[in-house]
Amino acid sequence: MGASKIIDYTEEQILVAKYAKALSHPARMAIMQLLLTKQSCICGDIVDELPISQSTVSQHLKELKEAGLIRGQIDGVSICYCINESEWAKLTELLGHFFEKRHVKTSSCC
Amino acid sequence: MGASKIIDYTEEQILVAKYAKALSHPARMAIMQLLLTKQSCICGDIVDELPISQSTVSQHLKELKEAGLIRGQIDGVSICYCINESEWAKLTELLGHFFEKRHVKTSSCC
DNA sequence: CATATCAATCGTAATATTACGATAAACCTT
DNA sequence: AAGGTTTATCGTAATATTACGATTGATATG
Repeated sequence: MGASKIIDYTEEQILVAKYAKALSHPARMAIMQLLLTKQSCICGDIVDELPISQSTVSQHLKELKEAGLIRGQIDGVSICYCINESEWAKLTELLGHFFEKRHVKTSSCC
Repeated sequence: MGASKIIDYTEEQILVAKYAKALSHPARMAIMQLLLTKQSCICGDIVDELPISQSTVSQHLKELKEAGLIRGQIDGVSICYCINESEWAKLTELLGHFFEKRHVKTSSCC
């Protein structure tokens, strides 16, 4: 009876996994880096800088948007994408919380 | 000619995406949290604490191992899993580098 | 209004992921 | 050697991901 069988995953595990999944493709990492470092976030510019087609970029943008990491805003004909600051803050906080647990040195067997 | 079309993704983007993919499932997040916080890392104990079958846990462990995040060591009949400290350090460093870019406030359009 | 541009969506194909039970392999115990 | 325990792998099915070209819809421009 010592072990506590997990009925289901925690909210934190599900949420971090969701964020990680959003970042789990080089194209989406590249998009995030563009948005994090450059001010230009017009969709067309992103397409120009990635080695994949426009439709595929659009699909990746959709995934990032559905994960809540970015937002899109209509600007005439173009769409301007940018980091969703509040969600990004949540992600960094969660990751920070996750990583700082490592400060407790625990591993012993290997 | 202003835009520089990316021939391929950077090493950093590929590597972070690989780590993110490894963490992109609640079961693998749960496993990592177990290894990060508990000392017991026997495979059987992990199986006992997750809501999925032994074979599925084994598959997830394999993915984490292939991503380099964990290591396994034979301990008699059992296998003892633990964090791969050097790889974990690399991951945290990469993520830190990635996140600290946000300190440069750039977004303007949305 | 006609046309061009930009981005999303559709349709589709190839591949990957996730899960399970069953089985196999490796190791201890008796 | 026989039997039990632990973990990996196989086989398989269901679903998801990734990519592309083609098309659509929306907005601007002539």
